[in-house]
Amino acid sequence: MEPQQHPQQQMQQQQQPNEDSSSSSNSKSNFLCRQSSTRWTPTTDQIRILKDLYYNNGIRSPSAEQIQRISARLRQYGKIEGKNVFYWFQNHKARERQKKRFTVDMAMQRGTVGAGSGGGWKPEDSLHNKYTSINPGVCSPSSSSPGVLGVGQMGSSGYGSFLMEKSFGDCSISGGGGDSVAGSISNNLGWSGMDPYSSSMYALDNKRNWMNGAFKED
Amino acid sequence: MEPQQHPQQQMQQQQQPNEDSSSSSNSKSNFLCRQSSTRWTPTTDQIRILKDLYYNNGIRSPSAEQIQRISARLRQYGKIEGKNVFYWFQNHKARERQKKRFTVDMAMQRGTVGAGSGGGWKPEDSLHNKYTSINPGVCSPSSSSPGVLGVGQMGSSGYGSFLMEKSFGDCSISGGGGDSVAGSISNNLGWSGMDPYSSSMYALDNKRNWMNGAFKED
DNA sequence: ACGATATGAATGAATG
DNA sequence: CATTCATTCATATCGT
Repeated sequence: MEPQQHPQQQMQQQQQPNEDSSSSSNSKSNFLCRQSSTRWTPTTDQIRILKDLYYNNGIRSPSAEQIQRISARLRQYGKIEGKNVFYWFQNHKARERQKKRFTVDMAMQRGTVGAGSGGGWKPEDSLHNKYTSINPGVCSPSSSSPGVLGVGQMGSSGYGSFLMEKSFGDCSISGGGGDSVAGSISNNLGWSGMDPYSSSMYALDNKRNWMNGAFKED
Repeated sequence: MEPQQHPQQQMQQQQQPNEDSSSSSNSKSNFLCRQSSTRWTPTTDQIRILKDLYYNNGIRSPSAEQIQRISARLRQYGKIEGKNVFYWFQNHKARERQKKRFTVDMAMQRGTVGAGSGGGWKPEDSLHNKYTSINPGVCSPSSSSPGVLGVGQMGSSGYGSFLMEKSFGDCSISGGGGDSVAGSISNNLGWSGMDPYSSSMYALDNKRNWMNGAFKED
């Protein structure tokens, strides 16, 4: 998710590069081994790629085929199923919107509250940050790399959003001064010839079983 | 180690002039930004209001609009953002339910699991209680709050002491979106005999089966 | 100071 | 697509 505006990097150990189900870590005080977290824990690489697809490729609601490809590619970095990819995009998109929904306005309010305390969530998108000072506490220090980059072309709803949200700890794309180019992972899923507006072709919706046997872990 | 028991809420949340920029009691504010608490620390007034809304108004999952209003109102008592309100309700509700469930779990758990080391139960079993009777029971309308509430009209306010989930004010869920396939594709699609599960019966209604029968959770 | 608990924040999964 | 539930992480706070 993105709901966070604090200039702080909480290095969550959310990445677990073990494509195996033998996840050892987990909680700290677990006497009983909680095998299988049941829940997919994306690895850093997977997240990176997903974000890349989301932002750089504008993919928001991948179709079944895309999901298949994506999950296939992501599987190299860890265990993953189609539904994970599906949910990821759904959630990412939803939260982005939701956040926006809560926030709404609150810009140009300096004066009422006095300190002009940003009363919103993360006005990253904002219409036009006319007054950047609306958010005095938003300094993002840290780190690294913006990793932002322009969005290519989206075919979906024609969003124009580019809120990059955090990219602190989990090293988003981009190397920021080192080697590695941000474009490494970019589109590579195989749709080498068709990235365009293919996204809008989904027709599923009510039926989610479109990937019944198609996916599943082998 | 998971959160548990302690059916009591500590009201000793001392006020914290967030908007202040000088004396930040936070020793870890290594960032130049003032007020880098990383985490929202609700003031007593805010808590009071939130609880009032939660218990007296039966608000459990405020909609986006409500969240906006609430946060706007709470902002008077200290810095707060929409997401804070959102999370607060989510957490409050979740913990309440969680606690209750644990109690029940414990009650029926007379099997001496042995995990009670140090009074630590393990939510390992976790029954899959689909729906729990949302029985607040703990309603403590000690709302002596002065100008509390009045965040707006939540619409229905027939609460009393009953459960009342989802009390939306005016959520207008409109379908029709940008993408949406032009339609037509639906139904049959021509790939005849392709999905055995689809359809037909409603009676048994198959859940989304990503795992293809791997799971079973009616 | 440390350990336990309380609680804010984040996110995968699921349902409507 | 929106909303919600469950889990888990991270940290503030309190108790001893």
